[in-house]
Amino acid sequence: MTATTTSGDSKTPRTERGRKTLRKLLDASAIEFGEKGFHEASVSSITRRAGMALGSFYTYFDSKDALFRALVADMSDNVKSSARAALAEDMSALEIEKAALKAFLDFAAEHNEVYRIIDEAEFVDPASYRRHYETIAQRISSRLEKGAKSGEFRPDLGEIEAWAIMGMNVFVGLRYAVWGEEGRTSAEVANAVNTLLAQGISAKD
Amino acid sequence: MTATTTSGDSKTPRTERGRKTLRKLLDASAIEFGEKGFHEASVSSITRRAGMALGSFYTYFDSKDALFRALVADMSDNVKSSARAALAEDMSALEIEKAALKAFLDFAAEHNEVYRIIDEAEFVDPASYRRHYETIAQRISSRLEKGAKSGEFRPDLGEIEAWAIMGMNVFVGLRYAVWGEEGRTSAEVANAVNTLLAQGISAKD
DNA sequence: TTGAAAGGTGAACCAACTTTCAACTTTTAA
DNA sequence: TTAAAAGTTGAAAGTTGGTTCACCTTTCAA
Repeated sequence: MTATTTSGDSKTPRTERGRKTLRKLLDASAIEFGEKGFHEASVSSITRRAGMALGSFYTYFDSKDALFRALVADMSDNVKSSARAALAEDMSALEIEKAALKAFLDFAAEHNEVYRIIDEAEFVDPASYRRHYETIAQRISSRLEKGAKSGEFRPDLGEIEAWAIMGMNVFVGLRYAVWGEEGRTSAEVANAVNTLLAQGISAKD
Repeated sequence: MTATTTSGDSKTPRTERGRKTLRKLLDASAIEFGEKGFHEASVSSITRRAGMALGSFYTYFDSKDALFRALVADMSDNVKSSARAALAEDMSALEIEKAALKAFLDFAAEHNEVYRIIDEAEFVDPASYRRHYETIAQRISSRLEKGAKSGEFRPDLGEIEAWAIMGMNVFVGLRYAVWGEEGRTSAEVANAVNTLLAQGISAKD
């Protein structure tokens, strides 16, 4: 949505009119890439969606690749800040994990494109793909550390657990937020996952 | 590796010679698709790898897409049976989850291509992609149910938990088996995830 | 008011691939 | 032994879509 990054990839527009056009291009491409994937998407279809001529595209980006990279950076930022916005100071460590997941699920439901765009980065822009998940894992890691310090979490949690948690979140997001259709609110899903996180799956003894 | 499916997609060869060529084609394409991804991969490069003429390709497959679909089915089967093979009757429900994950990690480390091929199916062959994960989730679900019946697991586990577990497994696989480089054996990773599964992340009270 | 910079246009160029095809070789089975 | 079936070949047809370019329009500061 919002292009926060002052990316060197896009030839930054000098006027207001240019900034508007760039935004149109980013929004149109998010839809196009989300619907068709990188390779099936075409520059001409993107400019058509954005309501401008084909040639104008190259005023803003050096290539189709460059646009995609800019979009991945943008999306990646949005995912992260959507989770961040949902966290409050007075929450317990466990509540924070629940709120982060719920926010992520709501965001994913709202922006179906993110999944396909981030996923396709594995092929089009591997470095960004890796950076995206490594950043998120790091963020989870520090939350775990904080929870351990406060005595709420086990003290032996590390990178493995962070990746496991991220994996849970991503996959329930795929299943319930992106594919979704029927039943299961984001709150229900976040609750179930949070219980799994809190107690595991073993029966009470 | 092994083409178990008698797929209608590939024009099944009638002679031994034909079967050998088909195998060469599948193996070569697994490498090519794994290295380059579907769109960067080219039929001519695949046939070159397989040591045959370009035109021969169309004796075996109707299109590049058809080959990819056949390969996804093949890979999907292999992933599933690799986990299956590691399970024994006398294991506890929790041990089964650990063994399944370890087997998956070892398989992924051995066959780096699987991840990229399955992942790219999201774009090239969405139906297979979905089927792949839904099948695995179902399998995990029934293991959870069995564990609940035997009293080892909580009785309220369902689809959500199955998807969460699958997500953990896939993501630690990506991080440690596929990207891997340093440290962390598959056993260590499987142990950490299994503990998370057994007890959650909360500190003991 | 004006001219230079920024932005816009779309036909045409071009490189890369997939797919086809008609002729050729090998295998099979009777 | 032989002819039909199966498999092989690589040049060329056909398609698709990214990128370029020369020219036009709008904006803006002086």
